[in-house]
Amino acid sequence: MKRGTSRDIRTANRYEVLRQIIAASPTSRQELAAATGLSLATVATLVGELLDLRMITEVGFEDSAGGRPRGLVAVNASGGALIGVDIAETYVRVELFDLALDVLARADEDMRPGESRPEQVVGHVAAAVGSVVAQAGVEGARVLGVGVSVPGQVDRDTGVSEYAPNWDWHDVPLLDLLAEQIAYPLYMDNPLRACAVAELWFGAARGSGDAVVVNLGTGVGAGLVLGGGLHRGVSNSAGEWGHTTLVLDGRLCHCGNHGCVETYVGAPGIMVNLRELAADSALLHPEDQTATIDALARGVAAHDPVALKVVRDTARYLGAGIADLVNLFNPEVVVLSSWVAATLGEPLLHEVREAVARHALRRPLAATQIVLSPIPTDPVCLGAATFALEGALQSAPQKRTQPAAKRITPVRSRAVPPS
Amino acid sequence: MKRGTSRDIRTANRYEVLRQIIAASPTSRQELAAATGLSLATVATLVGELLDLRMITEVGFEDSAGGRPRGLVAVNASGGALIGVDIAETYVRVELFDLALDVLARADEDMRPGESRPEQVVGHVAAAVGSVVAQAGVEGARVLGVGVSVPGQVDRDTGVSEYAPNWDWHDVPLLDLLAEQIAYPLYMDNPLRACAVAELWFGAARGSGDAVVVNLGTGVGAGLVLGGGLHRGVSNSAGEWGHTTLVLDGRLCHCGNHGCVETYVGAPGIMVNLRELAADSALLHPEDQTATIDALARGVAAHDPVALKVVRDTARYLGAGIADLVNLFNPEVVVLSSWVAATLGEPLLHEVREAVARHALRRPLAATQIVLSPIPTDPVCLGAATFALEGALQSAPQKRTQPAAKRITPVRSRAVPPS
DNA sequence: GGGGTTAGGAAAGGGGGTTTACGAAGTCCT
DNA sequence: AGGACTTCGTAAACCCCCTTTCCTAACCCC
Repeated sequence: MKRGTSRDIRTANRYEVLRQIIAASPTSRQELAAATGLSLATVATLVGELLDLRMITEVGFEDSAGGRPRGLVAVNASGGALIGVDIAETYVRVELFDLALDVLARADEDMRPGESRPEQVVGHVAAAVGSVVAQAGVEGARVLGVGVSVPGQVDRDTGVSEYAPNWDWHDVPLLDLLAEQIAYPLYMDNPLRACAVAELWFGAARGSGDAVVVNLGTGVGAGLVLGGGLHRGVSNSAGEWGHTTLVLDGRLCHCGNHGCVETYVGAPGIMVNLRELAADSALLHPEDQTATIDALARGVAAHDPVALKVVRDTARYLGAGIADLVNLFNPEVVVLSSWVAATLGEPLLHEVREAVARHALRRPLAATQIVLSPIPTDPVCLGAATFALEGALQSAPQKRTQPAAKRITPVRSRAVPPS
Repeated sequence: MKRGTSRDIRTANRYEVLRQIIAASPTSRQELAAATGLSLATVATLVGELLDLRMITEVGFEDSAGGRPRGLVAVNASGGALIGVDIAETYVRVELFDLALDVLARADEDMRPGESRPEQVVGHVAAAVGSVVAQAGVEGARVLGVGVSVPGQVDRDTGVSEYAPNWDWHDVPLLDLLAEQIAYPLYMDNPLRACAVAELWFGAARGSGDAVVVNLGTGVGAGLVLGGGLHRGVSNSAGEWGHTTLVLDGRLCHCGNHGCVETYVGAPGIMVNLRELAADSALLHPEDQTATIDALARGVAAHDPVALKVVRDTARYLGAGIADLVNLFNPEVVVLSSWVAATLGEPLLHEVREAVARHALRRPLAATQIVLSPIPTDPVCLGAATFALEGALQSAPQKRTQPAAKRITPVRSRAVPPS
């Protein structure tokens, strides 16, 4: 068990201030102090550090009721670049962000089913990273880091992919392999935590002490934000919510168990929901998850009764599962993230809220908001880039004051008395 | 969202050192430093503070290979008393502990079904507290505090019982009512968190960063220890695991939902398990949970096939639920606590371990131990008393060094030159 | 252009932990 | 018995973090 040090406080505060600046650019030191609860002096110091790092700049002044005008600071978008890599089963997506976390360049590489060797994946990643750097035309020196999201179980400290189910990787030293081809600082974790960090910094979990980020994609998971930081668990595998038993002896899951949440609310599970309801539905594209979910979304918009029923059924499962999370964690906010949630959107959210309300206990429910992720882009890439941002902030120098060559009174000043 | 301050570090370290001393009394400063990872100097300071508080004493010396002997410190059992109050549906139990957390006195008060008014409960508590103080013969001045566990939803800061389902209390200012009759410092929370804190300080969760304390009693809950401290959630109701859906559309629960964990592995749920298997079993005492669970335990010891089957069935449900917790939290240890777990003991544990192994994911499972609570006494009383102990440590003065009347060179020493 | 007002930096102060130095209190060897 | 060696534990100095306080800068208004 590791103890916290005063340094952690500083890091947390730095995160907090930068988060706030990114969220409300431009802003004044006064606003930052009010928003973070820190003293003005501390905010000024932290802002000074960030200015030194070129991550923010002073952008002007703001009138203050009769006194000296407030200096305004804003993110220095061109002060650096961050790269987020989303390695998925069938593709590699790489995005390059400026410091305002806007996407400057994107590269996608498809991977054919056979391409499962680590070197092949590394090759795709390196190619895509090279591509986005070239596209964006940033000098390489301004790339502050590359965050890599890889599915499965990850040791973020050593950069080893301990287990990746889709390719049956075991203990692949992925980060070392990448380091041979990519010269920037590298950070690594899995997509679950990437999404959670993205919400924590830029999304609906910002400022929440406790939040749960529910990931609805092909797989399903929950990123846990507890006490303002990501909960990782003892072996960095916390958040495996997809294989929670929702229906005892229910549908068979690829994990070997029955009735996992994932088999009901993951994209393939939703397809099963649809097939069970109407096996011959035109909505169903048997081999294409994305097309099916898109079709469902359009169906709901068109008040197609089958689509509505499928969404309602899915929400019923999802709501039961989320209600359990609400009872267990008592979070401030539950965020629905990833592409299934984004595609089905409001209709799903509405049904989920109702389902959760039916299942959850009253008190925790009253304290919890359930929302869709407000992040418009790929949250995994954004989250991965955020790992790099956190890394850059952590490894940054702490001080800006140089000791000014501390003046030492020379000893010889005490002159030797003439003898 | 509240920020951590450097003061919290001090408090955490004080807890840690005292925990260690209680666990391994007597012990040396060296051992403490090694066990806590703190520097010798810091340990010495903290030990000094605890000595000043009379919570520990120096008890002798220990040879050190050839050098100055190590001073040994131990808990000063008689240095104070802590009182733990367990308010339950049908009884109030109060225990008085010395600082080694041994029980010096106990008082039980039964409450008849009709007695549900707050004043009646307060009366019982006050009477029992008076009784244990008298029994133990400690001077009142040495009572450092009284911790009170009350079921349901609790606001620990204001001391209000926001909602207690068994008596249908709503926003009862219980601590204020108690304060009118009890002069000691009062602390309050619910039994779930009491058990978790007891495990954290004295039980199987000691030293774990992340642990889950599963409470198996009439009700069922999970105390979450995350990052070395209790996770409370945004409205202090985290850990409501009993009403997690285990079987969609399963047994009706008093909470209004179907298939809650509690209806399968709480004492009444276990009785249902038994009844469904063998409605006329001699093991079943329809109106007496304790007797039934006891009978089951004896049945298992005697290899009664019905009893074995019931335990196995119960463990199957419990294992599925615990596997979900393991996946979700990735804890170091899962502790089975409360009277049902204590009564069914090893046989239950064994079956639970197997059931969890069947359901949980391999990696998190490998990192997690599942154990029975090693606490021999009522964990709720012990945990409640621990709230008082934490309170006493937190409110204790920080310093021991008095400034020694800082010598100020008088200004007039610069004598006025004679003119 | 002075007086009032507000912003922001610099210095001091308090809390926390660690490193370093040194006296204390033993053992071991001559 | 006395000196050398070893180890413990405290005190002082130091670094880090945040806050409070003081002071100057920069604007408004009259």
